[in-house]
Amino acid sequence: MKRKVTLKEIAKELDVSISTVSKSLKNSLEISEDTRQKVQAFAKLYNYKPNNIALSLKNRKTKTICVIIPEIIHHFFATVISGVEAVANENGYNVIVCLSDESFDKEVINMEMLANGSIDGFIMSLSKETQQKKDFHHIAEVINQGMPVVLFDRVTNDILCDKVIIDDNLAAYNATQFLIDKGLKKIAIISTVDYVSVGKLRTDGYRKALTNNDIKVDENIILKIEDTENFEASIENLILNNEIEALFAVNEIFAVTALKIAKKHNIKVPEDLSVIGFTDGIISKYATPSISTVSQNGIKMGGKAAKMLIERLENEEEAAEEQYKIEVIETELVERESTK
Amino acid sequence: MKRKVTLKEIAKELDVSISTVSKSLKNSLEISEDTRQKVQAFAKLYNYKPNNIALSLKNRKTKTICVIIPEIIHHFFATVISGVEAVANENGYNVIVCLSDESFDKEVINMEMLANGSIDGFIMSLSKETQQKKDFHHIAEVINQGMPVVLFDRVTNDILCDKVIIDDNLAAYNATQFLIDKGLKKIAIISTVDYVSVGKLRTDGYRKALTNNDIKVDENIILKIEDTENFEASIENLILNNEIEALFAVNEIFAVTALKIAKKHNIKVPEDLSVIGFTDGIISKYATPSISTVSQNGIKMGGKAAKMLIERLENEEEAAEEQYKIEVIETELVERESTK
DNA sequence: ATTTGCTTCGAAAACGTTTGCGTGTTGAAA
DNA sequence: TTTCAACACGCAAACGTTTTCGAAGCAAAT
Repeated sequence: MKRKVTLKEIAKELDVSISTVSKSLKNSLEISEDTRQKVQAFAKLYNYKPNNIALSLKNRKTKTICVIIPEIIHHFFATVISGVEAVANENGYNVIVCLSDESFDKEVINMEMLANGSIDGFIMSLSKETQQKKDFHHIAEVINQGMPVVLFDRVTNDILCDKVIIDDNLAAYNATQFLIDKGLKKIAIISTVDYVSVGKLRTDGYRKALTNNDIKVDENIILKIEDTENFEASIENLILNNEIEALFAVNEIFAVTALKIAKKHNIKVPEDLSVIGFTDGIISKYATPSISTVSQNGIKMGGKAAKMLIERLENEEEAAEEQYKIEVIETELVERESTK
Repeated sequence: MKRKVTLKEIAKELDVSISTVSKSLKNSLEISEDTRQKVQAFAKLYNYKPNNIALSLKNRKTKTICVIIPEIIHHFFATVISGVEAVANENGYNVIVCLSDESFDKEVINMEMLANGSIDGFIMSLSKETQQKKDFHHIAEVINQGMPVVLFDRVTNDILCDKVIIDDNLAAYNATQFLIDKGLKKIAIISTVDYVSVGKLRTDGYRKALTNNDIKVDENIILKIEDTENFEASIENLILNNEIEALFAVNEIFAVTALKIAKKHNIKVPEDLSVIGFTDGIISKYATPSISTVSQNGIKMGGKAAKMLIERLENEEEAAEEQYKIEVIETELVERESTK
């Protein structure tokens, strides 16, 4: 077991000073050809690699960014990480992943833990609890200390920083309009409680589409799901008691569950019921029938967020052109088998 | 924007030495009650938090572990990360995530990049390419430098280190036996090419179960899939031309694809064809019919891996009790609708 | 008055780098 | 022989901590 070799050890071994070694390895002209070669050969032999921590301390930057997401097992968030990672790596950055588990406290702890020099900046999507409490002091504080933050997907207007989102309202509007264009009128929505920002926005878009087409919004077929564990009965109830023609679900799980319930009651999709989901994940793709959905490009979203963060990090010196940007990633309607 | 305050600044402000400040904050008895209080109050006021990087440099440990996985968008790997993260956090560790994208080179680069002081240890699952090349020098090197590594799921015998796996062979054996017990004889398997370690192990288990039950192994209904993008035709061919009664797929995607093809040709599952999958992911759960599967508890696996790594890190001083352990996580057969 | 011992604090080294600047040596020009 | 550049290298500070050791100050004991 050969331990990592340091500049000091090389210096001692070669009987020169530490600075000579350092400069030699950097090909400084200050050092004679001779010494340079000798040092470089030795360094190569012992597989010298500079210690990253020491460099971080010296440079006051870690080349590491932290992504905080509510849950990694959600396909969408996994794709975002994937996108962040790709762009980060291209630029020589590492990615630390933290999971808030939808908990405000874990979000705060994670941020405080890492904000003390461990990382250069944050990319995050707010936890449900944080959105509910509307308490963003931990984020404000970090920003105030000069550390850049990029919010994505679940964002808030209460914090000024770069953001990357999709136009949830418009996407939902388009999805609903798509159903209307098929001649469907009685269109239900399965959404989440309002404090989840995207749930509210999507519901708003749905409402607007109906209104613009002179279809009366029926509050009875607007389902807002609170408990993400136990919602089958609500959906079953919605489908069975309202003679709906179409269904817009704000996520995959809701959509596929609706499919399952339809099948159980011999309601044919898409003949008797059209279903459209949100988030183009693995479920939508592999369900039978496969689910038409609003595709939210997580990879692109993560990539964009990483790009914005890194740009801000690298341009820090050039004084804050304190203009925060909001990037909107376009969505796409993927037509599959669950709609006619 | 108030920058982070350091010991030095506090010392200067209070006109004491840096060491006095440090000791005061650590409640050292060396320092008088008076000074301690004064320093602590000041530190609190300015929200002093020690710089992690400086601590890492001093302590020669970063309290960070790196997880290298082939793909994060695979549900199983996402659950592993989740498990690692939970245990790591409990023990005050952070988690850096690296994706190899199934590429040998990316695996090497990631490891070399982080092995230079950035992290304390690795948890990893081998990329396909690495398994194919059988080149593990990068891992051996890291271990040789005294950095602990824990391999999980896709492991190799060529590297001596802690490992956490499931008994792929046994799990496949049991799944096959389960089908046999239902009176099914013509059982096909959809597997991967042999260099993917788990694919081979699962196929072996399948073979053994058949043999032990005096069922002749029919090589025609052993499908080994190479191209993970384009395999539908192969599966379709397998199902249509062999009058099979049951199907064992070594992953979710293969299983759900089989389901889809069956449906397309009006083959009823489970009446005409029983299907059993591997990995209890989101697809198996939400497919129609839902898929019986061998559940591979990723959370537990990740948690266990993290525990082993951290134990090795914290017991480093107590001399290497160089016994590497192999932990086997039990699998479970989850019965759902795709089997009678 | 001197010694002892305790309390309270500061200097400095250490972790591993990078880099500006000072300095000693050499050879050539004056 | 003296002077001066150019060259080659080392010193030391800096990044922000922790910790060992030494020392100053002072009161009590001899």
